Amino acid sequence: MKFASSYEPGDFESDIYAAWEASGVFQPTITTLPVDNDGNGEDDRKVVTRDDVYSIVMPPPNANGNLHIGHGLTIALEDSLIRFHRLRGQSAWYVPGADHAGFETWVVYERALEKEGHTRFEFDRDELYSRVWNFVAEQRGNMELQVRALGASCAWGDLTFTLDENVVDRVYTTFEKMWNDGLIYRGEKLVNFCPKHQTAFADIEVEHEDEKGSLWDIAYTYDGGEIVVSTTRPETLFGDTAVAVNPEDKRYKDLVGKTVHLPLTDREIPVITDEHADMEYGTGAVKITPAHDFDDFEVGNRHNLERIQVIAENGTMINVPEAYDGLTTTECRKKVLKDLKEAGLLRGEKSIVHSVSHCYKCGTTIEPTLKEQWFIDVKKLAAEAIKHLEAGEIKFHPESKQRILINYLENLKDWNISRQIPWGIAIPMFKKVTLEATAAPEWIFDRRVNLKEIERAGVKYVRDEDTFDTWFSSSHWPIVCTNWTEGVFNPYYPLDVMETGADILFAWVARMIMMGVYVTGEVPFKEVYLHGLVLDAHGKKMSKSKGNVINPMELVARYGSDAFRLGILRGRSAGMNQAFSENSVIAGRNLCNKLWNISNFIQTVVDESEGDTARGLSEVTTENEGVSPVTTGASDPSRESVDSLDYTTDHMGEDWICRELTTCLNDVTEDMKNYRFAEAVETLYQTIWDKYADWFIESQKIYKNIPLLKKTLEAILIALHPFAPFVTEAIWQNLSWTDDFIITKDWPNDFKFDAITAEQFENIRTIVSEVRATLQALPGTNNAKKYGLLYGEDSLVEDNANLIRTLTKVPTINSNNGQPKGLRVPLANHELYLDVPEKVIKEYKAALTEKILNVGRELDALNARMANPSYVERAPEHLVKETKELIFEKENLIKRMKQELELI
RNA sequence: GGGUGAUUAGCUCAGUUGGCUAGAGCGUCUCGUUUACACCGAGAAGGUCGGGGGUUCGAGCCCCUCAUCACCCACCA
Repeated sequence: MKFASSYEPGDFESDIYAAWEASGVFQPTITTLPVDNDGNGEDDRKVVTRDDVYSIVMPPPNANGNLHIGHGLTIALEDSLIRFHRLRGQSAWYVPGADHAGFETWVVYERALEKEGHTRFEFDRDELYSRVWNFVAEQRGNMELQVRALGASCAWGDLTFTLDENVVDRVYTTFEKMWNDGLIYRGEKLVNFCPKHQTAFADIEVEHEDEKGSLWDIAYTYDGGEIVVSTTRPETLFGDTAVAVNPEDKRYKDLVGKTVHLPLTDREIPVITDEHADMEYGTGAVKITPAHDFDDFEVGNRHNLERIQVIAENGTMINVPEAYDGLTTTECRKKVLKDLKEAGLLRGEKSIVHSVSHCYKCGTTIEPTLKEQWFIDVKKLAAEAIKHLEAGEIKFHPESKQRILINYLENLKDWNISRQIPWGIAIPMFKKVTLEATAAPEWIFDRRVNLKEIERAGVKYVRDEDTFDTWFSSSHWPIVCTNWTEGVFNPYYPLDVMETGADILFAWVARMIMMGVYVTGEVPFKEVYLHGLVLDAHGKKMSKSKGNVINPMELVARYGSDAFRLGILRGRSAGMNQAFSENSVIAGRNLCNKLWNISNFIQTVVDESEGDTARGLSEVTTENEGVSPVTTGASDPSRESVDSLDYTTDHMGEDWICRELTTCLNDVTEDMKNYRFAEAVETLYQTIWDKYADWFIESQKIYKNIPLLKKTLEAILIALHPFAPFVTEAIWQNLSWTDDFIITKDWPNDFKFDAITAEQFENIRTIVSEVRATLQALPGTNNAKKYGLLYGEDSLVEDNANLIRTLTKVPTINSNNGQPKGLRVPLANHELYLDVPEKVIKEYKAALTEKILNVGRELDALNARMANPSYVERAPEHLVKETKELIFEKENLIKRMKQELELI
């Protein structure tokens, strides 16, 4: 087959993906359902061990959106893992997903609705639900196409949508279990409420930001005096039901138990003592508004205070004197301040910086609002999760996250799981409306959420209109994606690893662990790998408002999917936020191009050799049989292709590349086992470029060891495949001697080599590099063409004269017949001269002097080390020996160069 | 207020139990159309590893301290 002349990823990526998908290679080879091929009534899969399978699930991208660069990183990481383990022979299962993304999608949809001039209040929940369903269905294919473009080798047939029936079923089953276990309760609590989106949030969904604000001092009067309280929210004073002072505070001792007048009203409120009041802060007295402040709510509970709601869910004032009724909070604050001032009760105002909560989506200030909601009592769940975490059942990357997570779980507050948005999984709870049925429970669990009203035992109930927090359902993700079923053997659960963003450690990972343990009794995954944020080129967070968002699809279009994957993995480590570098993508593209050309070259060489009729082929075969070849331990007959190519190492450089590839393959394997993606890519990059192409391929321009070229090329293609799947597969398909798909091949075995010969090639490399450097340092241009090489008594050079000539590009290389002549190349252990005229040598003098000085400095440092008796005494023996050898070599080199200098 | 991470070449980053003569990519400079590749080849310049102290034969790595930046958590009215 003919190679295209250059690497054009756009020409083959989508075709390759389509071919993979059609052939079923993404599906795991071991099924999720019991199989009984031998008919003995036993599930055959039970002989499967953990080592035979490998499973991960995709954090479901928003079904309605486009992928952002974080998804690009996610897929690059996960797909390299799954492909690596597939190549290692495991039954690899990568389950793709799509997220209904309750609130996120709802915001997008509501905006679209508003554009059409409608509001959510014109429709009931069921209507809205089906409208959003259609909206999402229209868009969903988009996301999936992008996942494909990134090369994700996931099992599409198993795609899980977060609103799929089995997901909803599982969520209801868990909820029912929790309800029966008494872990679910209905509570009137302060919740984080966004007045714009009209829904409550979990604590985790609220963003805190430091803001400038004012702190006002207001006088609450009583007969014979006043007590001054400080507040940032004067408009909430109508909801005050007490003033609190610290129990230790002597200043207010006499006031405690009495009442003070609440300004602008006709109410009297008590003065109480509570630890919450900080004597150091302001006047030490604080107004208590249990219905609108989280702290005050707690204080109110301790003292049994009334909760007066004065701000409605739409952000306007209620239950306040007529003059303020219906005002927005902002308007009300202005009026209250004005009225207080007029009444002579405003005692002061100062600027402060305080932390304010915002809706993470629209930025609106969160209004703590009194609401009846469903809560999960998390104490037991968290405690169980902590137990498993402390037992070390989950390994974290980076490690530090384990402790952080445990700490979070130890302080976790009850979890509000109700959301007032129609787009989500309906909460399967019904409230009693037949009030006279006093014996019947207030709330009942029932799965018939398609009905607004149900009847049970003659009692009528109406559906709760709220939906679940998305994290409640997505905490089941490993369970639902692997089809975990109670009492049924499932080799894929727990997952091998959960790979996701470090930013959702609390929101998602923590909850998956709690839910996994609660539902299955086991942790849902064995390891957690958390990636950091992809920042822009300058290390700033990407955001639409800043306009610094990088679209992964644009990069794929420009450089290819492989280049994107290689680029985004480069220089990245677990948990770290890292700047995105387009240069790394370019480097990735360059590597793909390099590999393409290496392959093109080898194919050409193979064609030439095999085109030589049958004679050429049979010669190769005979040779292999005759010389008791160094083979690759091809003992496993199931291994095909790669190991069926036996090879011998006959020429200088061949043992060396075998040694280098062996090291490389081992390093990459180790790196992948330790989730060191960047290092794995780096190792491959260096091996392919600096070793394979620059030295092995170059030296093979003389020898052309066809079986070895084939075998080594296959190995580097397979080793790179997890990271650059498209180009490696495209090359594989183009090569004349390969078959099947590279994606299903086996990870290469170690290469056999002769260690001494391999090491000898290092000497050749040193010689060649030094000759090249000397040629460049000489005055004039094109020196490599001008001057020949002469060698003295040196068997290594003599034996490899042709190789050295080819690699240095010098025109000739000959023995000097015992007559030193020309410029001696600065090498400690080899006698080699550049046949340069005297005049040129003289001009080289300065460069040589500089070199002597440099080596001299190195030598001084080494000598200083040896001069320290403690070093010789206490450092490991091999280091001391190494230092001695280095000193010997440097001294030798300096001696040579000084002699040379004298001659000049 | 508590916590975490970062600070290494012009830029983006490696550097895994201390042995380093500190590396890579991109960029820069010099030379080179050598039949795989100019998305290339050869060579080179460029860093007192944020500051200060300590432990050690030896510190980019360990300890203390300071500074700067980023992020997370927390109820400061």
